[in-house]
Amino acid sequence: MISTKGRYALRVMLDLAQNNDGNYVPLKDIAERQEISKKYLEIIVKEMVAGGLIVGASGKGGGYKLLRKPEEYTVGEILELMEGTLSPVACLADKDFDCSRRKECLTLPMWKEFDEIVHNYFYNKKLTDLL
Amino acid sequence: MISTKGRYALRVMLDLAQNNDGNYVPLKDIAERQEISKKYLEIIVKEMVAGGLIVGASGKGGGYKLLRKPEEYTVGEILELMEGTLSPVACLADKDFDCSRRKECLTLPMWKEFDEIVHNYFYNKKLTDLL
DNA sequence: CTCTTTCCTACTATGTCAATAGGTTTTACT
DNA sequence: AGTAAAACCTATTGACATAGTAGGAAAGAG
Repeated sequence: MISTKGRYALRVMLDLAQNNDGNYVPLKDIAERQEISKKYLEIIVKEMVAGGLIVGASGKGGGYKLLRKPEEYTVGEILELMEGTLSPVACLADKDFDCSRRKECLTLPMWKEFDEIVHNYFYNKKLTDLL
Repeated sequence: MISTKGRYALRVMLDLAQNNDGNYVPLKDIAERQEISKKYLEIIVKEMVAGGLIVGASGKGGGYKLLRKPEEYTVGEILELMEGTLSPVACLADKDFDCSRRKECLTLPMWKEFDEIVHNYFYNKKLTDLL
C-alpha cells in the first residue's frame, strides 16, 4: 500500500509540472487546488526538498518549483523517496537485512522477481506520462 | 509491503505442500521447521481455515492439511486472503471508496494499471511454482 | 516594516503489526 | 475412564507508523 505521503508527493509534483512557468508556486495554492491540508503538505514538501526533487524559496513571491524538466522525473524516484522503499519484503528493502533462512528460502526468488517488476514499472513511468 | 501474515501463510502453505501425504500436519512441526512462533501461527492458520485454504482437525493425530492439490492454489489468493487486498491504494481496494476527485485524478489510471500488473503476477503464480 | 511565505520543533490521536498469555475443547489411543 | 496431543478461543500488549495538528521563527520582497 502506498501511503498518503507518496501519493500526495506525486500530486504536488504534478501540480508543479502543470504550473511550471519559472515562478515559485506557493504551497497554499497547491494545497487548495489539491484539497490537501497545507500543514501536512509542509512536512511532505520538506522531504521533497531534502531529497533533491524540488527547491523552495522563502518570503514574498516564494514557494516551490521543480529543479528539472517535468519529463526528467520518474514516478519511481518520487515514490521511493517518500516511501523509503518500493520493495515488497524487508529482506530486499534492507541491504543489511540478515535472514538466516536466506539460502533455503523458497519464496525469495519470487519476491525478487516481483520487486524487479515493480521497480521497472515505476522507474519507466515519467511524471509527464500522467499529464 | 507484504506483512508477516502474508509471508508466513505462504510458508505454511509450502510446508503443507511438502508434507502432503494425506495426514494432518501438526502446527508444532510447521512452527519448528519454519522457525516461526507457534502461538502466532495459530492466529494465521485460523484465518486460513476460515478462508477455505486449509482444514484443521483437533485432537491427537490432528493438525492441518490442504483442501486442494498444491498446484490448484495461486500465490495471489493466499496473499489476498491474508493481506485483505493487494491493491496499492485505498480507492482501488475498497469498492465503496468514495473519492470526490475520482474523475479528474491524474494518478488513478496509473494505479489501475499497476494494480492489474500485481494482480496478474500473483494470480498466475502457482504454489507449486515455488517448490 | 510589513506581509507573505518557507522552515522548524513538537505534539497527538488512531490504528496496525507482531506477537504473547492462558486457557477450553476435541479427539485418538491405552 | 484417563491421558496426552492437538486445535480452538479470548484477551492483552508493546512498539511503531500513519496522518495529521499547533504554534511560532526566519527569510525575503515590496
